[in-house]
Amino acid sequence: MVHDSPMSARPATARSSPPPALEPGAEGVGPRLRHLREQAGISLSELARRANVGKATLSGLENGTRNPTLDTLWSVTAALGVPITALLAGRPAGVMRGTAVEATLLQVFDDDTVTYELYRMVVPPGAAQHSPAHHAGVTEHITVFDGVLRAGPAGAPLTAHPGEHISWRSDVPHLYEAVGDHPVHASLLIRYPRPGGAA
Amino acid sequence: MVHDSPMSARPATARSSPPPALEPGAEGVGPRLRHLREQAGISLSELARRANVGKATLSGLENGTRNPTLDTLWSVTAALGVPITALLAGRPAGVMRGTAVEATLLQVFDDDTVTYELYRMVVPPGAAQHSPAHHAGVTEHITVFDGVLRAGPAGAPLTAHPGEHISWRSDVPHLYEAVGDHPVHASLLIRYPRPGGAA
DNA sequence: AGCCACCGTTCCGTTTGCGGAACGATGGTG
DNA sequence: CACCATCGTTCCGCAAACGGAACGGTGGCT
Repeated sequence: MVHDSPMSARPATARSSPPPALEPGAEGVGPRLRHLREQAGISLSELARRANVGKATLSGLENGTRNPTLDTLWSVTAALGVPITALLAGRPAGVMRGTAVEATLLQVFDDDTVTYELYRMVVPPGAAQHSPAHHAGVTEHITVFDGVLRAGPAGAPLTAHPGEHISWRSDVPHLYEAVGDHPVHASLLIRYPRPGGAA
Repeated sequence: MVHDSPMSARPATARSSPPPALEPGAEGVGPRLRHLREQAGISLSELARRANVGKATLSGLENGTRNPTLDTLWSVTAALGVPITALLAGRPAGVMRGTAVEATLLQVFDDDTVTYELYRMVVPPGAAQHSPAHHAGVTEHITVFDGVLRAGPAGAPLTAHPGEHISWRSDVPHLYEAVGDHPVHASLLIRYPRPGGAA
């Protein structure tokens, strides 16, 4: 399931970006701003006046036709009395969904020899999710927050209760499944050794 | 979390902010970026390559001589694998700094019986950090990404190499320390059982 | 020593976000 | 109805953020 990280944390060689136009997380900024402004009950013109920015700027910003500067964002959010993060905290990009697993990418760690991807994972009760083998050397590490999880190699799954930690080599087919009728919340760490790396 | 109703109070007289030149929160962006980059252990040139931005842009950004575009911020933070708020949060409630540990809050999981906090942690070489006991029942779980970490109860610390996982009950004084001369990168999960909870 | 690779900064032409002004649309008022 | 204020969008010249190239400085290698 988790092969390509959706974030643009591509290592090095990602040369000319073809058509990204607008970054993934940026697309929600306009609607969020409009929502915040309407919630505050003021017009676009009024907000432009208070924030000392042009109406054109604000209009373009709400409609997503501009790529605002940090200064502009500060001015606008300050005039609205909200933290600047209210505009940007859409949702940590990188949500992945399978038949029985939803994983949100929290963090990528990348160095010469290995890449780690850290996810928050939710497994609803009822269904089991099977995942094909990853490349050789890839390992998965799970810490269960809540619920009871059975996961690991398809032939010999492991079981983890809240607070417990399990890990396995994921170069064989493996599965994830909630035990009982509670959804399972857990952190999932996938470790990808770099093919040529010494690790 | 992101909900704080922004100003239920009537906007009323929140008159124009005079001429703030540079907004208060903006001045820290450059240093924060530089710090994050150095923490990731990559050069300015390398980050510019990965993020597909010009070195001039990045240099000016770190030195505070530019007023970056939202697009630029997205590119840079994505290449670093950190949320964009890491650059903007004056005090995002999430960064802790001790004598030898810096931890960034990535995720909070909260239910009736237990709270989890998930951090990304960096321990520079050289110094050791001691931490007082937490409440009874609190446990800490660490997965090391890079470097060698010695951590755990002050009397019986554990050692973890890249890819390894350690955990301990933190209701006694404990410590964190990098072994060798490489900084340690790790994820830190702290589990707080709810006092009254059945967990 | 020379050479080379890479570092971070500075210069420069191009691109684009910026505020101000003008625009048509809408609603309230006499 | 005319009049007028305000709405959000569009047009436009200017300032500045952008990426690429050149720069001097530093460390590793032969």
